[in-house]
Amino acid sequence: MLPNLKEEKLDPRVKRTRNLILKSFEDLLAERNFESISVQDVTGKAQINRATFYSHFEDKYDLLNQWISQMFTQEIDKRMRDVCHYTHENLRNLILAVCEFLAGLHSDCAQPHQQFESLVETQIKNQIFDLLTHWLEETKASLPTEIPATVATWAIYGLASQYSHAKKRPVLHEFVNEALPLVAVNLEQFAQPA
Amino acid sequence: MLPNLKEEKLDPRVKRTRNLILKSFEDLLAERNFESISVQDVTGKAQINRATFYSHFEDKYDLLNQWISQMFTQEIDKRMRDVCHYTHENLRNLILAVCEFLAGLHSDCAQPHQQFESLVETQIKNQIFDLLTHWLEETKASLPTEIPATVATWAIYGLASQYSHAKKRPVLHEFVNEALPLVAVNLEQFAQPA
DNA sequence: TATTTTAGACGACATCTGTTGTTTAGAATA
DNA sequence: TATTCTAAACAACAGATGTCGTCTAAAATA
Repeated sequence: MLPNLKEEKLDPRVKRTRNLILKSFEDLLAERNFESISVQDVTGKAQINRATFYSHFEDKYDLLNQWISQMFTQEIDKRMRDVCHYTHENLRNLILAVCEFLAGLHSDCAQPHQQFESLVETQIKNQIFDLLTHWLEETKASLPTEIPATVATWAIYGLASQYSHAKKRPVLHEFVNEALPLVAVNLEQFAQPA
Repeated sequence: MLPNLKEEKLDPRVKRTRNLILKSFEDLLAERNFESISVQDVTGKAQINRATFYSHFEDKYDLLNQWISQMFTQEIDKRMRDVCHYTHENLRNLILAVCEFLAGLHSDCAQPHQQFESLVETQIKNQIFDLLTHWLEETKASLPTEIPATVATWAIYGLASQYSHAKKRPVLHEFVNEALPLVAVNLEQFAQPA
C-alpha cells in the first residue's frame, strides 16, 4: 500500500489509478449502500485490476476514510480559507459546514449504514479537533485547550449527526442558532478581545 | 437470527449456546484484537457449530454490540440503581462510570482497533442518551431535552474516550473534576430544586 | 534513444463469510 | 411416556477478501 505522497512527485499512473478508484467509489455510493459495495464492484467500474486496489488502499474501509477526508477537507478549505482564531461567528460557520456536509452525505449516499457512519465520524471529528485546537491556541491567554476542544468537537459532531438524521429536518439556521450557545459556552474564554 | 427474547421463556439450549459464544468471545478479546478474531475462532473455542452462530448473531459485529451492551448495562445498573433525575453528583458518577468502563476495556482487551471502538461508542452513547433523557424529563420544568441531552452525551463519551486513550493517564478524579463543569454547564437548568 | 525502475494486469491460492437443506438431539407438550 | 416442536450439528456451496509471483507496459533516468 502506497503512502500518501505529495502530488508534485507522483507518478501519473498512480494519480490516474487513484482517481479512477475514488470516482467509481463515489458513483457507487450514490446508488447503493456502503456495505453492499465490494472491492470487485469498485475496481470493475474503474476498469482496474482488483489486486491493484490493494497497492493504493488497505481495504474498502481505508478507501472510505480517504474519500471522506478528501471531501471534507475541500469543504472546510472552501469555507474557512483564512480563518485562524476562534470567534463566535467562526464557530457558527463551522457548525453550519458540518451540518450541511452530513446532510449532503445523507442525500447523496443511499441508505447510510452504521459502519459507514462510524468511519465518517472518525474522519470528520479528527479534522474538527485539529481545526479547533489551532483556533484556540491562537489566543493570547495560553489556556489549556485539550478538554474544551474535545468537548466542543464531540458536541459539534453530535449535533450535526442529529440534524442529518432528523426525520423532519428543522430549518438549518434555526437549528444552529439553538445549538450554538451550548457549544460556545465553553469556548468564550478563548475569544479574541475586540 | 433469533430476537432478544425475555429470559423467562428462553429455551435452555438457546441460553447455553449464547452464553458459550459470549464467554468465548470475551476470552478471545483479552488475547487478541477484535479484527483478528474470526467467527470460526469464537465458535471453535465455544465448541459450537459455526452455522449455529448465525442463528444468534447477525455477524461478528452484532456479537460485539450485544456483548458491550450487556457489559455496560450491568455496570450502569450496579452504580445507578435508584437514580432517576439529574443532579450534579449523578452526572459526576455517570462520567466516572463511563471513564472507568472505557479504561477497563482498554486494559482488558488487547489493542483496540478503530471499528471495535466505533461499535463500542455507538452502544454506549445510546445508553447514555437514554439515561440522560430520562433524567432530564423528570424535571418539573418541561424544558426541551433533545439538544442538551445530545450535547452532553457526546461530550461525556468524548471525554471518557480521551481519558481512556491518554498515554500518561491522569488521576481519574482530577480529570473528572476538570471535565465536569464543561458538561454540567448546559444541564443545570434541569436540576431539581433542593 | 536505450536502459532501468515502477505500476498494473493476470492467474492462482488459502481463508473466511453467510447460507442452505438434511439429520440428529434436546426441550416442551399432550 | 410418546409425540411434537425447536435448536444445533453437519456438509457443502458461492462469493468475497487479501496475497503472491510472474509478465507486461508506462514512466523516469542515463
